[in-house]
Amino acid sequence: MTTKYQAIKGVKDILPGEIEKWQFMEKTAREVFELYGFSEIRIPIFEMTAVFTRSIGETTDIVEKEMYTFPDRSGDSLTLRPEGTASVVRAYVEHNLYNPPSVVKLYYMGPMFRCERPQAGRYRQFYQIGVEVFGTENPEIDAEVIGMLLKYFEKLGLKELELQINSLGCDECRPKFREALLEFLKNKINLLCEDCQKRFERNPLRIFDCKSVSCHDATKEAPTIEGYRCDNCKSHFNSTINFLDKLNIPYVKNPKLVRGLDYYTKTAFEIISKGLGSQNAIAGGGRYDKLVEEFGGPPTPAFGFAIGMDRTAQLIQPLAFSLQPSVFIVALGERANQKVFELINNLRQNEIRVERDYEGSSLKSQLRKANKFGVRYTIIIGDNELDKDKVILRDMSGSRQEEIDIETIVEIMTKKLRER
RNA sequence: GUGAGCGUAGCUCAACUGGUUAGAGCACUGGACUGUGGCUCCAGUGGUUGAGGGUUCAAGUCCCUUCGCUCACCCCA
Repeated sequence: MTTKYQAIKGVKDILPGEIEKWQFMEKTAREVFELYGFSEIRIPIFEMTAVFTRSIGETTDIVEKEMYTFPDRSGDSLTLRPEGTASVVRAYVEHNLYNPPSVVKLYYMGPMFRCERPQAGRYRQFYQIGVEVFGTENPEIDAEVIGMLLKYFEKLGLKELELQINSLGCDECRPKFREALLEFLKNKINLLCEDCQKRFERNPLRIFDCKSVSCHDATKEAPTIEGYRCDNCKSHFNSTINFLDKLNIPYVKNPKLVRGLDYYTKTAFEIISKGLGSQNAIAGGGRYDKLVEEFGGPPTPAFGFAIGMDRTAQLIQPLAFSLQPSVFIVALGERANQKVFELINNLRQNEIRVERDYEGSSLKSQLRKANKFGVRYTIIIGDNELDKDKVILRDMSGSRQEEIDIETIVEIMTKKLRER
């Protein structure tokens, strides 16, 4: 008995009919991002494990339980990238892209890997388009890049999106907030769910995210980051907001928005879509002003986001993307077949998309096939035509057909297709 | 890692509380129409009911095991 193979859990094939959406997403991204001065960077699919553990954070879920990590033959620990930012920062520092000093704008696209239980809008191999800007703390960049992202979604025809934005503070003010939060929750700890009791120790900010009713109630009166931002963070956030207003971008301030990667500072945001499953964030990002330094580069503020392509694809209306052939050629019999083989080649030399039947089916069957391909013209060649050095050219929309000299058919097809 | 739901033809789904040979639509092939598509009508191909075991006179249906898919929790894009 032969084994029937299937794709491993959480990965999928993107088939013709669906792939056109993906090509559309990629093409549009290049157009929009390049308009804003971004260049593509291709980063490897895997890295030394430490690249991710250091940047994403040792105690995050991604690092603790979701990475595909394995030793290579020399014993080094490698990891399939769970996100793109860490690699881009590594490349930025490795190639001294900060020299000469100026703002560097990069984008990337490709697969990411996280070993999670698959769910609607979540896969083990999933695809992201990401953007990173290095070298400025200016809040104009925060607003400009968010604006670019929304323009991109607009070009894809997405509607009913919501921008949620927050400022997480910096290493000046976030520790103070954390203190205050711990202080507040200290005597409510037994009201929290089991998971949140763990979070209390490790990542108390995440308790805000919890959906359990008791945790929600317990944090109702809790302090939020808003009251603890330092002057610098406060003014950065206000400026960002003001620039968003200038771009007429609507947003919802969400002081409870927390992101799952440790490197974020100041601005954090997500784009939420209605009508997805419970995994409703189609893009997320923010500022990470310390990460380049942690990778051994000079102090370099940075801002970026990542788009979830799988989720975005779900929202794109199915359009008639697919490329149809213009001409179908019917050959009847072996003699005709010989002739048709050459003719098809000639047509393709002239940039005409041609399809044919490879099975030697009946005329009726081949015409049915032509109809299914949706071609405008069908060329029919059988013994009768060969004897006269003619072909039949059939216009499929009106059922009209005429005999044409076989020598002139390529020229006539070229002309007819150009007219339309 | 936890919980719930679902696995029947290539696809979408039927089959009442267990009951004869597991059906229909779409798709595919052929015919009505000797070499002329779409519409219509007729016929045909296609199944180890995910797999394995058990209960029963009898299992697609009930029980157990296992694999897979889906959704949700967790978390994230």
